[in-house]
Amino acid sequence: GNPAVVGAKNSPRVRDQVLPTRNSSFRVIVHVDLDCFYAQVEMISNPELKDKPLGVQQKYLVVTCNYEARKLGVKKLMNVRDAKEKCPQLVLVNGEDLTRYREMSYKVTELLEEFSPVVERLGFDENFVDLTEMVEKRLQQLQSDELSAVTVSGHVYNNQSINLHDILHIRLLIGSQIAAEMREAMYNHLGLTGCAGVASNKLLAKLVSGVFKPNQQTVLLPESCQHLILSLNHIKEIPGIGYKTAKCLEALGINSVHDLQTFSSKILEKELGISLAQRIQKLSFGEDNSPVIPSGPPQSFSEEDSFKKCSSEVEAKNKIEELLASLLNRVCQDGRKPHTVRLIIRRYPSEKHCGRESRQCPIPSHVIQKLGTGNYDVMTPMVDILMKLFRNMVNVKMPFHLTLLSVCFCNLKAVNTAKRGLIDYYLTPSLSTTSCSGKHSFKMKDTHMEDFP
DNA sequence: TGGGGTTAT
DNA sequence: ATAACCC
Repeated sequence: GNPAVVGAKNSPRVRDQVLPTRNSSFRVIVHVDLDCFYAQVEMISNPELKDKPLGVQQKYLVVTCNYEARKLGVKKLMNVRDAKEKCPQLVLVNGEDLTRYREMSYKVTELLEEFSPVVERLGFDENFVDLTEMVEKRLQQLQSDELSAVTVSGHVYNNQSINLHDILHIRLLIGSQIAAEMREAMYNHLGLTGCAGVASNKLLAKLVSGVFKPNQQTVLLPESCQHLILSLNHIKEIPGIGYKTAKCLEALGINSVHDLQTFSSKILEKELGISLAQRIQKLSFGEDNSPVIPSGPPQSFSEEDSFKKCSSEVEAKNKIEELLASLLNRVCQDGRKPHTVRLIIRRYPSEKHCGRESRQCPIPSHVIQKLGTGNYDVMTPMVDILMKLFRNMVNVKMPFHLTLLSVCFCNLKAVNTAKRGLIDYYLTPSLSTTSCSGKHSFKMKDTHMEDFP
């Protein structure tokens, strides 16, 4: 395909190439996936749990468990009853409060960002890193006679033979070395183990990271791409094809990855829309040009609680106050301010699998200003707003039965970017008195303290 | 199925 | 505001 790639492929003198990342579309991506993350965090918190079968419980579910427990038959998302039956010695810890998991999760992302700033989070326990530039720099440091001494770190998918005359192989091997350094750093600095997959795009990196499973890594060389994607037993195993799309494809008689590869593009586009159809059909060939997008700080903060039954307004208000109190702490830490608040509910016969309803509204500016100060009561006005949203969704004069409440702060804005001026800054106690520790502290773009004696 | 997250429509 | 996707 790409002439630049073909030209580079047989070139023995890597250092003579100019603009290596611009004239080639070949990327090196790593997917880093922590082993049973919540269980690992719990074992670090309490080392006595280390050699015992451990499960992390949320409500009546074991959401994850360590490998001791897995050996004894416990699976992720298993009912507590079933898990105890399978494994009576199972130790359970409650994992409904995500605070420590979230904090550790961001420590991992920040550690990876030290290698290369382009890090995309996927959930709390997975990260993608684009290593293309880093690999290119290391290649340029190598003398041409050192190329023949480059070695792989970890497994090579499908036991494929390495060709050291193939520059793409060399790049991926250097990627595997960086992946090993990342896993070493995660273990040495944070005490965490995990898997890594190195490949030429996000899809393949993610698929290959799971091939050797706990605490190992695998690199995929281009010649084994089809082997990997065709090794999947069902289209639903392709990240990007979820429950709904899989059902839709099954209705068309598409069950295997090969079925999807060979299915009529025209018909698929008519059924799923051109965008989704073209995207997933490319995925079925292992093609994925989506970039690694730096996640940066979160776009939203939310807290939720599920329960068997909530059927009165007072009950709902109490739950909302609990959720809100935790959220206000988190928002205070972040340093930015949310400009929108949302309330989410789930009603009892949750007809749909994901039957949630929500109402949102802007947060009044006088309330925004009080956020993060701790000096003023922000609970009262926020609860008032949330209860109005609640009554907008739920007719409290009629019987109701809710099984979930969630509060979300979103539309986060840095405090000083445009509208806030100098006078405003000096008149707002929160900004001069609140400690904004951490890397998310706002920057004074147009304002400098030196300007004001 | 929990308690989170994201983007597209 | 919802619906899809991810963990």
